[in-house]
Amino acid sequence: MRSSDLPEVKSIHLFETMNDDRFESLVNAAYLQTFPAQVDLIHEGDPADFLYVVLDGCVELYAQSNGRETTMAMVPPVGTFILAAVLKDAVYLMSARTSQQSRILMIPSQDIRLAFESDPDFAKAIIRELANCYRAVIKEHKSIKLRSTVERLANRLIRYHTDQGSIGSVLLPYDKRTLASLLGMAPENLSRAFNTLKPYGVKVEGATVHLNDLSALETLAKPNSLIDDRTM
Amino acid sequence: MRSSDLPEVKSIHLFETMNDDRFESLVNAAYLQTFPAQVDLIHEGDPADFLYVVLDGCVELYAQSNGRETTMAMVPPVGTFILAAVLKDAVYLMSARTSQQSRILMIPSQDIRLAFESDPDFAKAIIRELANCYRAVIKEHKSIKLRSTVERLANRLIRYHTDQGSIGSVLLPYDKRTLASLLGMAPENLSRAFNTLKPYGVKVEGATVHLNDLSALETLAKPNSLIDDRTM
DNA sequence: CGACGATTTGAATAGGATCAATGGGAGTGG
DNA sequence: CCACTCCCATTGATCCTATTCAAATCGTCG
Repeated sequence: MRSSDLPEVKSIHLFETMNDDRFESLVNAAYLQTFPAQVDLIHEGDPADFLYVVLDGCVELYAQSNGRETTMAMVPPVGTFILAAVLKDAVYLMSARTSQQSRILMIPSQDIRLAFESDPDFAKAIIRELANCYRAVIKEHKSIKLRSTVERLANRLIRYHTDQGSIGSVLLPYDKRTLASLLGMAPENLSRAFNTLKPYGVKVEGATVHLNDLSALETLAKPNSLIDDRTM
Repeated sequence: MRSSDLPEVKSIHLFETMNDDRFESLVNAAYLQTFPAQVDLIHEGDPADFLYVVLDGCVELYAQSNGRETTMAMVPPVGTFILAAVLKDAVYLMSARTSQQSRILMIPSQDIRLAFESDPDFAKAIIRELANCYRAVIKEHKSIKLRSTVERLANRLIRYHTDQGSIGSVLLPYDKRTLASLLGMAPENLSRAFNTLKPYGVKVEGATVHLNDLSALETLAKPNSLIDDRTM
């Protein structure tokens, strides 16, 4: 990879506590590539050869079984994915594809395992990252087991609204079929869920969604920090 | 705690690589208690004061939102729970109650954090444990998003069957309402799901379930190692 | 303009949930 | 030991949510 990319990668939570020499050697063995949209990066069941870091663009994690497919998560910059499989030297449990043109750092998993064996600071950073990933999945799982589709959508809109600065409207970060799959529903039902939210001030205009009565929406959604907060 | 319990605790994956002195001091600060069934140990939203280890009995992890409740996982001996919250020094995302009389080790979370800061081997063990927990939740999440209720039950029966030595029948490890909640369905629907499986050789006799046509059941269930295998 | 994919809408269906009532054991107290 | 009670599990009936299949509409890009 180009040395001009080093500072950016180094700033990732996972690497910022690492000593510089070790970081250099880790990154020297890595590949930095730009992929077009809709490229399959990995497939579930394959052995975990690389840890992936999204530097630009966005990656969709998805899973398949018995002819069905569902979106498990979206990984924005700067995020890692498939860390657990790499650490365990196991097969991937999820597949990944770029959802837009994306710049991706690929670090051989052997190097990751060597680094965390010999660098306690890196091990701590990994623990932090893993704990965050774990809690994020727990929240998703709670959401799908405890909420209806309309409630899931309402809370997701409220989350995006906060993320985007609470300006009264929201720009959907992915296309609607992806959002539907992420929320665990069919695309048709996402449309209908939006319609159900109309009386609560939700107005859809393409990828922009206006939230004209946030308090009504919150009354319906009953947001719960133990499900919806990203930072805890 | 009694010193006679030390070897048992030491044998837990999380602690076996720890040096003896450090282990002693960690355990000296810990509490070992026996609780009756149906005792609430922790509640979601509370700060993570202890890491819990189940030595005997069984603990149910559950979550609530908006008046609904769901079972997130069952923790058999010897398993830990709420590790991620302890490491992050955050609030619990799940509640826990004993489902039977249980012997529980409670280790102050501050001591856990100190230990993993200063003991690289312990940090590695934590990484292993966390990665396992993460992958377990991912599998649960895949199961609920990709399978119908009947398929989830069928695969769960096959898993228990394997766990219990493939003897042609299965002893349900928890009562049916708990199993239903764990599988993400109402108790009534669990009964109906069992009925649906009758033509596939599934015969319910109280807590014992006979699997008289395993190949038919597997044809229906389409088990998937990336969802159902516990050890990878 | 035309074509393709994404989204929305419509209609019918199915899968699960809910409500209500009944059956069945396990434990308690007489 | 038996009756009683209570809780769990099952069954029935109905409702509701979400899926499925089909078709129409919208938007974008060539």
